[in-house]
Amino acid sequence: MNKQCACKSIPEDELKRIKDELPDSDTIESLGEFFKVFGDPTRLKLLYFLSQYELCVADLARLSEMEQSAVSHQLKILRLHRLTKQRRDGTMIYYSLNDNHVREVFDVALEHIEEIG
Amino acid sequence: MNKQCACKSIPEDELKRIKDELPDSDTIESLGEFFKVFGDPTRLKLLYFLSQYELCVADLARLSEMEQSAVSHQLKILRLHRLTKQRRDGTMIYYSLNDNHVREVFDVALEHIEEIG
DNA sequence: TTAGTATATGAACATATATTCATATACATG
DNA sequence: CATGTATATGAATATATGTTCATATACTAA
Repeated sequence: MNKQCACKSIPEDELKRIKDELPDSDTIESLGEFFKVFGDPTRLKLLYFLSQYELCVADLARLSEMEQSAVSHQLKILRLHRLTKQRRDGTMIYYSLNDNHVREVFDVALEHIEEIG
Repeated sequence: MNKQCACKSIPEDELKRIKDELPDSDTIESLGEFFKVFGDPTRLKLLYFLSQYELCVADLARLSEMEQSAVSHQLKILRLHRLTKQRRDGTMIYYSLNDNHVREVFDVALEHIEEIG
């Protein structure tokens, strides 16, 4: 009838020590936000294309086969997370990657996919 | 009044070529799934603890300050994505990481967080 | 200024997802 | 076998998130 589990495979004071090693909750939140950006296939496609070329919104829409509005919404997310940068040329806005980590993250994840299936 | 954008900053046939370079949609989906797992702070905590120690469910619950049920639900997700392995010892089940990529992914992401803020 | 084009954005809607609660399962022990 | 403990899971709920539609903004050119 005891609600508290009593397994205590690790002593209470060591649990406290392990807990203290955890990065602070802001860092954890930021990490989560970062990965969430990569957690959507449409954003992954955009990131992939941008990892290869500097592209305007309309071309990104054609490449990803998404509506312009949907692309803009997703680009906003990438922008806010500083994963992309952009420059204006007349009425068009060209996006490109702002972060070399994107490719690294891709590569590690791909290794996982390939090994595990 | 033209709905189709006409910017065509990249010619149509090259667009096709770029499109073909995109990893197939199964790979994209898998990548998205992989990152989605990392996109939740509670799972990140669990993964972090498991990156340091082999731990039973009850200890993970205490460390992460989550209910046992919530931990089990999240562990199921980690298991299904083959990020963790487990062994039974009596009534307890010990979880540990199944994948050295987890730490690598963490590290690259942390670099990004630290640089970009 | 007016019309046209490329991009951005707010609101609405549909879907996905994390947590909780209750309960089931698996193992240990008397 | 019956009881207790550790973990797993289904259903319900609340929240988050992606897309669409309509429209706004920013720029260009006549």
